[in-house]
Amino acid sequence: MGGSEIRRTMPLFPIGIVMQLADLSARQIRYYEEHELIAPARTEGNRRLFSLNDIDRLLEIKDLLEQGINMAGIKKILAVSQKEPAERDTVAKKPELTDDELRTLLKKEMLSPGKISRSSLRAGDLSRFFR
Amino acid sequence: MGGSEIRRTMPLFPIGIVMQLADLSARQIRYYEEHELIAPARTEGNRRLFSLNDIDRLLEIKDLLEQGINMAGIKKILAVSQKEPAERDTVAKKPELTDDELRTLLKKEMLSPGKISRSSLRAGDLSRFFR
DNA sequence: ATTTTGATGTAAGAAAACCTAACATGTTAT
DNA sequence: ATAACATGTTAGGTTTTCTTACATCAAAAT
Repeated sequence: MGGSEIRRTMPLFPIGIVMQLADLSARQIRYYEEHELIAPARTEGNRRLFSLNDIDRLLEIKDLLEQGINMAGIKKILAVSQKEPAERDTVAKKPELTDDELRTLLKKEMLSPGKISRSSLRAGDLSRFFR
Repeated sequence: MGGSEIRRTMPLFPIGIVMQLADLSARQIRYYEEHELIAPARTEGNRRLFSLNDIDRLLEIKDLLEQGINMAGIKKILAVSQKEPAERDTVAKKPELTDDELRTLLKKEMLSPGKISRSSLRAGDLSRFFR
């Protein structure tokens, strides 16, 4: 656990800025939250505050969506990519999609034109904006 | 001119976040702007938006203030630290403080207890928050 | 060929966050 | 004692964001 990681999770950006950075509408961002793909922090006054990680995540969501994957599928995929490498193999629990369903999804992705297995995460890493 | 510099100047943070990051009150931040020590961007609706550079600058201001330097002095000092190394020597124009005044200021700084010449810029570099 | 579903747009009303301007307060310097 | 400086506080107004609800449009299912 590399201490300095805390910073990428620091809630910093209001939705207006995130809209610009990720090129998404407020509606889209809130919809993804509604479907539990992201869970931005909130101010005392209930305004959303996004971290750098949140924004990276939104870019991944955007990417996966463009590949024709739906909320459920994206949720599943992000859930895996979220785990620490250690857990990643061990924890294969609580699938909200049956294996059958996931297989169908992935098959669909395979058949989609263009980019194949380049959904290898870090789709649009926000770190390009800094330093 | 290293191209990627653009990003540190990107207006991203509303004043509420900056208050936390720099540990300054809104009043203080606006006061420094009033005295032209910073010039944050504005949204279409006139809300201030600060860049990483702006926040670094605020931390420098805070540091200099704690050393007993006033607005005019800080403005002068930051003006110098702002220049690119190339210009820095060439451009010694339009001092809004006389040389006498500046000398007095710097003498005062020298005599202040504690930290001496550690005002060597990059006082509280914000980059520590990222990566 | 309809009907459903999934993702997004849009509108309305309320509340939070921010804005400027003005006056108040506590130091430090003259 | 007065003046200058940095900051606090209050007031009234505007922008941004919030939730909720309904509308739209394409793709999938029937």
